[in-house]
Amino acid sequence: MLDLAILGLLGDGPLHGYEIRRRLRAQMGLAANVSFGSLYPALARLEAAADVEVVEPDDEAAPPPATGSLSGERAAMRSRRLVPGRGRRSKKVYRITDKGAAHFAALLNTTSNGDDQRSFGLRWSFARHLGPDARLALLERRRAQLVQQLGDAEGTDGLDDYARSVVEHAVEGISRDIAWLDDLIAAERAQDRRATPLEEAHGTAVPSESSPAQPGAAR
Amino acid sequence: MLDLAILGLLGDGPLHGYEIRRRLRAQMGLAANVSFGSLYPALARLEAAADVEVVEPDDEAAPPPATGSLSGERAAMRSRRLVPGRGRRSKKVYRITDKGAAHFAALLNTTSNGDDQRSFGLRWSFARHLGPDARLALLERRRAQLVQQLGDAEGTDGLDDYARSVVEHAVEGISRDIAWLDDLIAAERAQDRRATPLEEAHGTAVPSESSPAQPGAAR
DNA sequence: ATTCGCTATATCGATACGATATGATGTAAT
DNA sequence: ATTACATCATATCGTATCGATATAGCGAAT
Repeated sequence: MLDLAILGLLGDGPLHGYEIRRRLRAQMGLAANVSFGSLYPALARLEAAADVEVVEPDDEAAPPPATGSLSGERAAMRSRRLVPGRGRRSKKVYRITDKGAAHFAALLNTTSNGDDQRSFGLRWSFARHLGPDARLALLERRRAQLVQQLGDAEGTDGLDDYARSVVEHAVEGISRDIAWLDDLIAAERAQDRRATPLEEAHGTAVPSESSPAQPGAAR
Repeated sequence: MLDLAILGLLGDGPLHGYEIRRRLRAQMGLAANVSFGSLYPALARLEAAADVEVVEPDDEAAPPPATGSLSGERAAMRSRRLVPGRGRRSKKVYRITDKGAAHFAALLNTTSNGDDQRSFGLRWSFARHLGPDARLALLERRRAQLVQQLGDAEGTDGLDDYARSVVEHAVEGISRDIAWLDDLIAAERAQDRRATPLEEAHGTAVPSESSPAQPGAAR
């Protein structure tokens, strides 16, 4: 789950850990209140798996040196970083690798997720990386989940006023989420129809991104 | 967090694990989607800490036998439970102890919590165990958290339509939660005033919800 | 000067999750 | 009647995440 978030953000350019967290808090606001205690281990994990790599200050814009034995010097630099009295810079900037990008695509497309609210919010905010069909499937899946949650929250019998207020508020929230999803679904359908005018659709009809038009409905 | 939920539910009478989970799912609906992988270890934890105890089928309504050497037989029964071919009953019913009740009160009253949505929902659904002042404090604390979250979710600049829709939906949700809290706060204040008629307060000082002052800040 | 607050990385122990195994029990189909 | 299946129920394993805490560089205020 965190891996997905990190790889997704890194897809728009190299970042360091602190900044990744800042964006997660600001962008997914509620959805992701990730702590350092999970973020840094996750970055280490991803680095070990070669999904991301640390970018050296000189590289910055240059693509990976294509290869070759990375000299001992380089390795030392990577681990040493920030010798107390010298050396400057304490940031550790990460860049996504090709392997990481593939991993991201895989994670994003997996149906059957550990899927609360957060997971959906995360996936949807990366929806531009999905095809129209996958987007719709994601929305429908989430909708089904919410509908089921509504079903599970049976009667509020036997609850005192306090507990009942919690349940009722929750139910309202879920209903609201469903309405929101319905808007998104309608918007997606409308867009698909526009992009694929039935019989016409000659040839190169929409690879993927292009103009998301309006998921607007949201409001 | 789970301890709080378990002890709170057990406060209304003995339950077994599966039933605890069922109630958490139904009652706190969204708030608590606890898994068995956390529930059973939590129960074991609480039992080890003597916050809960396993109730034997004959006890049911009887208070703990007051003491004395619990014979080896009893201990054996407790651990053996459900010998394949004999013995009946596979449920393990837990009852809260005095120590557990004290622990619950302590947990419920701790300010400075691991406090997402869930934690607040849980606490509020047990609000009847709190004094009026503690209830108000809980509401105000939660409100402040949400206001701050709104602040953190800065501009939606640089985000594509999908990501933006997530942020906007989240912001609306938070605003809605704040308004809800304002209603609860107003209701609590009204109730306090009614219970403590101050100097004058000639009778019906208009309780009711509505008119939550101004949630202002939002948006 | 030094204290304060912010950026930044890192680790530790406790907790929670998701998958999975196992068995009992009730209930419907063959 | 036996089989098959869904549901109730407890339990454990590995991994992910959390919250607290430590460390340190750095710029601004006191």
